[in-house]
Amino acid sequence: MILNQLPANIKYYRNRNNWTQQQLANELNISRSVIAKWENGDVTPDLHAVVKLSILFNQPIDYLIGIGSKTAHQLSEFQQLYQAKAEEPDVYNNELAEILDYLTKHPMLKEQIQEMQHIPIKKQKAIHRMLKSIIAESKRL
Amino acid sequence: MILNQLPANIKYYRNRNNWTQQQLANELNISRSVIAKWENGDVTPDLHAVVKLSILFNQPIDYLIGIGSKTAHQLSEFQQLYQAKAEEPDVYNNELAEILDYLTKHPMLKEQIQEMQHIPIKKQKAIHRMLKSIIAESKRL
DNA sequence: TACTATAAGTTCCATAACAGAACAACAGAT
DNA sequence: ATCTGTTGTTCTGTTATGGAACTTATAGTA
Repeated sequence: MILNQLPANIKYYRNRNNWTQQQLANELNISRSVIAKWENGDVTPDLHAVVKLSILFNQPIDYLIGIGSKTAHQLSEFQQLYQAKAEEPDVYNNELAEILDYLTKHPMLKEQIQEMQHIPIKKQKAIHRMLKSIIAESKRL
Repeated sequence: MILNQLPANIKYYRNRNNWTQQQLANELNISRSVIAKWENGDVTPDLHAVVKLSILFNQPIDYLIGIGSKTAHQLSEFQQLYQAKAEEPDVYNNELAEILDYLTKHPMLKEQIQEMQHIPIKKQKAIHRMLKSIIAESKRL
């Protein structure tokens, strides 16, 4: 649902601080296994935990759970480092900013897309189609 | 503990909109009695509920639960913006710029990645793995 | 005062998250 | 290959939340 990004974000910010699950668990005074479950989307952390995470990571809660105006701040970042696209309409940049954020938090996917760029275009397109089918099927289940 | 202001805030914003507990409950698709408990501090709303409240009341979650002043919020945004720029090596930014360029030139793939962000994390990861296998196999052929 | 309707508080049960521990899977280093 | 540190998973018992129904409080009316 709406909290799809939270698991990846927790993991992302934890690694960003070079913390193990155990270290983060100690900071929060909770069990490590719970953190593993958060990061895998098995359970949703309660509000107390989210507030503590927000403080530990120094991130507004809205960013942490991936709903807020995150795109706004990253838009600025994006514009500054990728000037070429700065003139495009806002919707366009917001979309890309979101994707940029998503890829940053899912390095493996990012790597695959990089890989993808170095294979024959025919195969690239075949993979695009496969991905589309997989996602469509996945959403249907 | 830290969430002392939340009960009063919920009540405040509800009255601000001239809603009864029942009306708010309808908006959230939950039971009215739960709202009574929230407002009396008997129970802490879970994250899903808080997100919905934040949207309904049009208030950032950090404000709604009564932590983080405006200045703190803005400061964090500022820090995040410049910190990211300052610390990330150039290669990193170039990688992302390349990827964004690639996605710009392959709109369908871009759409799929957007789709991907709105399905459960478990499925997301499964798709990432599938993609990796597909690409690995594709390069081998 | 009593009556009524609406709103809000409370109780009980089912469900979901947590703590803790134990075990498996995995990656890196030696 | 082995060892170690990290993470993922499963299990049981405990705690907290959500939903339904019941009770109380308040406002308006006669």
